[in-house]
Amino acid sequence: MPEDAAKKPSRIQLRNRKKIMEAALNVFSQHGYRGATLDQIAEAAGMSKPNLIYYFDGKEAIHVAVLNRLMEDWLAPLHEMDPNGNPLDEILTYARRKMEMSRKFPKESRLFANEILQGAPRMAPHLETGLKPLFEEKAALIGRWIGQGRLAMVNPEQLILSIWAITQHYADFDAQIRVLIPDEATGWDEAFIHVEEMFRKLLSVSERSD
Amino acid sequence: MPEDAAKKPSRIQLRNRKKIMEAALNVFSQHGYRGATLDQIAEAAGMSKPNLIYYFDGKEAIHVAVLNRLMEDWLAPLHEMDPNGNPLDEILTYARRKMEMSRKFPKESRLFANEILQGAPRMAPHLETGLKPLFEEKAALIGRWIGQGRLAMVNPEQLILSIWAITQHYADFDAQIRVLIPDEATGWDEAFIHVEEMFRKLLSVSERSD
DNA sequence: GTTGTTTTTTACCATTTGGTAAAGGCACGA
DNA sequence: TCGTGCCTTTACCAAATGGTAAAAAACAAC
Repeated sequence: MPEDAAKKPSRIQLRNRKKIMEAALNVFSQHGYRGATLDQIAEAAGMSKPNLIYYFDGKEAIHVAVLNRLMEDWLAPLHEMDPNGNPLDEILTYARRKMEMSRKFPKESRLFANEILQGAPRMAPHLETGLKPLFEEKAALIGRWIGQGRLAMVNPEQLILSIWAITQHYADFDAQIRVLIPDEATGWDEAFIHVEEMFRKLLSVSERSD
Repeated sequence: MPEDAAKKPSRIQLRNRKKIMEAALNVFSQHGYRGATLDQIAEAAGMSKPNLIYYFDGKEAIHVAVLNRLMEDWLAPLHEMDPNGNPLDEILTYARRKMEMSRKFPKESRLFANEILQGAPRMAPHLETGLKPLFEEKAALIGRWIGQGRLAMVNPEQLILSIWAITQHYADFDAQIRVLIPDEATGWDEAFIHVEEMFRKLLSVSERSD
């Protein structure tokens, strides 16, 4: 059984685990956890249902595995926010990176959103240990920048939530946006511009008050 | 059969239909469409499963009924945006109303989000006929205000999307926010302040450029 | 009260679904 | 060529789930 993970996994194990997780990402993100079936995942992965169970302990184990891998990529842009950089640039770059993730990895965003919507039943620990410390660290950093007068006065925690809200909205509510703004290409362009201008205006230190 | 809706429904029909829809809102918003079961809804409504089917054509009919009633309340604040009011006030009031809805009706928000996340399979027509015309009307109105120099230059469509994104985020990602900002009371207060200041700053016409 | 209609319950059913058992297949070293 | 251990498939199963049939109960009109 490859479940142990104590020994090094063979090439075929790595390949099939990856195939399963890719298939699971597609199916889970489209139908949600309970809406997805093992048969769907098996078909998408090009293998039989019992074969999934051979590589993972069950449906929930697959879901958790996909979510955990997801979170790493998901937090990377926030990690990259550099205390030694220019505050405004750092935050705008972060927002831009999150927008890029929404455009390039909408399935990942929707899978995550789905899990949170349902109360994060399978991810609460990961939020506590992975997300929360990083969130607090970066909120403190932004707070320091504000204290130094290098950013406008904003609640740092609320600022981060705003960036998440807006950037993820473009992926998560894609179905709605496509109805309202049918032209996909210009929609994304305008979204990038809007988000950048919005946070630039919010964070720029007013020149008048010197 | 009360399904006809041609004749006037009896008092008992109205009462039970409402009980079912309330129960369904709770269950659907927590588990999603496929995650919810008729048995759960029946228990929450205090009646038997076949009794649900007596009042509604089936699971999907219940879901559609709940979503449709939802959309009316959901669009009301946007309807109230007054062409004759003060532009900044109108938009900030709208944003505040949406925040209030997120705080008071998070289940409604999550049910809606869940449906959109999954591609709006049961609501695409309602989006086209109900939401889209209103969206375009109000975007045009904001565009006129900007043309008159009464608001800062912003893409009106992107502005509306931003308001939706941020306000709904507080309801939809509640599980995440409660991990990051445990104190619920002050969290909401700060959220209200942040959202108001954010859009005020974005939309205020700069005094310097006169 | 009797009768006809609306509402509710009891007992089912067919399908779907997550999961298992156990028998093959297959690669690869001896 | 023959094991030996990893991988895959076939054939199932028990529980859950959306839905139905039909009888019983409640109710309303007379």
